[in-house]
Amino acid sequence: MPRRYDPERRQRIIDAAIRVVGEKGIAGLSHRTVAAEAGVPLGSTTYHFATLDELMVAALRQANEGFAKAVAARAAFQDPTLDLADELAGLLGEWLGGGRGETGVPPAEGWGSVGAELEYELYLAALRRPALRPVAAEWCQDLAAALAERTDPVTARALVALMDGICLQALLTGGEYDAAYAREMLARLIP
Amino acid sequence: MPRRYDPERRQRIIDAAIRVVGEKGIAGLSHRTVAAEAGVPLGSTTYHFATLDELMVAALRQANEGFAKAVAARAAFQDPTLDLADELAGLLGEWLGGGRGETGVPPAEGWGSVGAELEYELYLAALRRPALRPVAAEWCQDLAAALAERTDPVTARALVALMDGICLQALLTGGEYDAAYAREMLARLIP
Amino acid sequence: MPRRYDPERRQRIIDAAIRVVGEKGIAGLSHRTVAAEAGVPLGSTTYHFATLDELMVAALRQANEGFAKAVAARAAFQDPTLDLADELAGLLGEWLGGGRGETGVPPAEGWGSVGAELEYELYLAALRRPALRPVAAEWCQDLAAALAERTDPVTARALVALMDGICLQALLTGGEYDAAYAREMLARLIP
Amino acid sequence: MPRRYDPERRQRIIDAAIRVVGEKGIAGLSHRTVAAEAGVPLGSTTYHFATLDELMVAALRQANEGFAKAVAARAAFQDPTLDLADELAGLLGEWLGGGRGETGVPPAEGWGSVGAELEYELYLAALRRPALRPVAAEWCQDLAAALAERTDPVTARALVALMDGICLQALLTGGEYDAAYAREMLARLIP
DNA sequence: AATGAATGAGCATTCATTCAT
DNA sequence: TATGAATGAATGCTCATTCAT
Repeated sequence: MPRRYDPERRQRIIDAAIRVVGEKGIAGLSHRTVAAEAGVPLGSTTYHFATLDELMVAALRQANEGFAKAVAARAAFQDPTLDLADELAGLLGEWLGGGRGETGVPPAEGWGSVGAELEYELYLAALRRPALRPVAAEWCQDLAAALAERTDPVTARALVALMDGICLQALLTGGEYDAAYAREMLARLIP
Repeated sequence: MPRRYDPERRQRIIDAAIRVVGEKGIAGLSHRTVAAEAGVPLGSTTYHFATLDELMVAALRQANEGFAKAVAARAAFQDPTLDLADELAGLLGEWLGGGRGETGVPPAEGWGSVGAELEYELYLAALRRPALRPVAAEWCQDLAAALAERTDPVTARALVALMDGICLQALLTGGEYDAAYAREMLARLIP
Repeated sequence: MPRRYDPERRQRIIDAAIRVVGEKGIAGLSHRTVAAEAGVPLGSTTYHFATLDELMVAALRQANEGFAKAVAARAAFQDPTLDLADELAGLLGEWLGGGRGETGVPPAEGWGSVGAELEYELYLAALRRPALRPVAAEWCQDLAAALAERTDPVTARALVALMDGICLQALLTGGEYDAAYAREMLARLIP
Repeated sequence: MPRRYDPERRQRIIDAAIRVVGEKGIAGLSHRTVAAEAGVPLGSTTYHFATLDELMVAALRQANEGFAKAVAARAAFQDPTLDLADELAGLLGEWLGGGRGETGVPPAEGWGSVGAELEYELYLAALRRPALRPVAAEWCQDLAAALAERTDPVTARALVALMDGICLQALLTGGEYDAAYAREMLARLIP
């Protein structure tokens, strides 16, 4: 096999890692699965990312950035005439819609096929892997910072927490997301 | 070596599994680690729990029960003169205090040395392991049911969601738990 | 492939490990090479010896025992009329004769195809692997104890040291062992 | 990054290799570990030393030279009024003192921070690596030549052998170095 | 002259699970 | 009923070496 010069390879490995996490979860992420998904030799993944932690951080940080951009681009965060709770409830719906593959619903545009599950994979992994904690923290903070443009920072933090909790329960109980309920409770938090 | 009849063995295996998850996370749970922790032969763990999923469900259901009992026993849920938000914020503090261990503070009595991290491992692992979903769902429902004695069921559900979100963020960002903030936001949810 | 019940397997793995060390040195000892040599699956070697250190200790200790028996059986150690230095010089010759394969000389009877090189492999490995130190120490002590039946313990120790040094130099400089030189120098040590 | 002309680089790589062997043993010597220790790119090590054997030979020959110089500089080898056995026993003590490191005693001046362990790694590795044999042989011969200035060549060779054996046993058994014992036995060898 | 990238082979180890006893 | 033995697959990771630039 020819030794190809492939300057994009590092990026392709990251992209493959994101797809693998999306499909099989972080538990399914291994040098081998990523190499197969990216179509590169095994050694290539360990060359570019000496440890799995490194690869996970790179992949999840990139996913974070895509997510943050998509969120920030939503009109609601610029337009004060829109109802914030309403917008957030809608955001959650979109987010959850992009989630578990078995819904048959294609992921919403702009999420880069990254739904709510990826976030929770990140949370789960960060619980035991200190290397991922900063990435998890960024995830929260980026979203809170975006929300803080429409409310105070402390409330923004709580909104993120409630959104997290609602999401988690929706994912765990099978996905029946109740937008009206979410809207109502988010609204209560906003002073 | 005599093969003793050991009716406690099944229980000892479950207890060992809880300790293992608490110390090393779900990723560290294997027939081998549990057998070593319980001091029983490897074959014994596969005999009593044919698959790891079975063992995880048993272990985590038991952890749930211990938690539920401890929660239900709190006076606040029977005594309407106590401030609910205050009590819940206190509950979170206790729970998180039993957590990551580096605080040096021994876990609160009654948690069965099971802290918040263990429960979130459960929650989050359930995302990818259907076998755990019902156990995770029970967790939410039991707590919500307890809270519903002091408020309406829908609010109770949201309180659980917010508590989940606050907990998760505290665990992941390594930040201090801010009881006053939790109290304030929980109070906003209560109509 | 049928799962055979093979109660001798552990021993066969040890024997294979000794052959591997003899042929390729300790650097060539791996779970894989041993499994191939023993004709057992890879997993079998790790089942019986969880770590390579364990396997190395078992293999080298067994080699030690074979060596010690062979040495102790030599008449010289019981018969005070024989010249000790002479006997030891002869022992070294035999020992070195069993050594490096390229001599074409078949290993002396009784060494179990274990020559001087194996001893030095052991020394080399023990230098960096604490787990092997006790085995290396036993090697020295067993020989010294045998010699101590014909002289005092301190002299015995020095005889072993000189034998070691002579051996080492013979192996390193290509094997021209000079028995007369060895005899003379060993004799000088005996008071 | 500018590609500086760096005439010292080859030397820096050799120095790094010596440090690596000293710290992790020959088994820990790889192009990668050396590159990291020397602070040079991986490709640089393979450029200057096409194979690991080349690097090992260069590194260990340099270690030899440092040792030989230090030994030759000792007064004892020129001053016939000093007791040779006594001096050699002292030399061994110094050498071993620079060794395993857990003594807390800093290596004696003049050894180039190369202790006895490094040299024995060389000796013993040469058993299986023909490329190292000449270097190991030089070691013996240089020391024997220095000793031959105070005694006959054959005795000198035996003194080196005994010193080797004593050293080896001290390193392997972890026992204390007994200078009086060494002195006595070395003295017995001197006619 | 110098080096970052690449890669296939190999490593020790862990594992869930099966099965003979 | 229990369990020690067995095993194939997989894991993260290191490596010497080659090669295009």
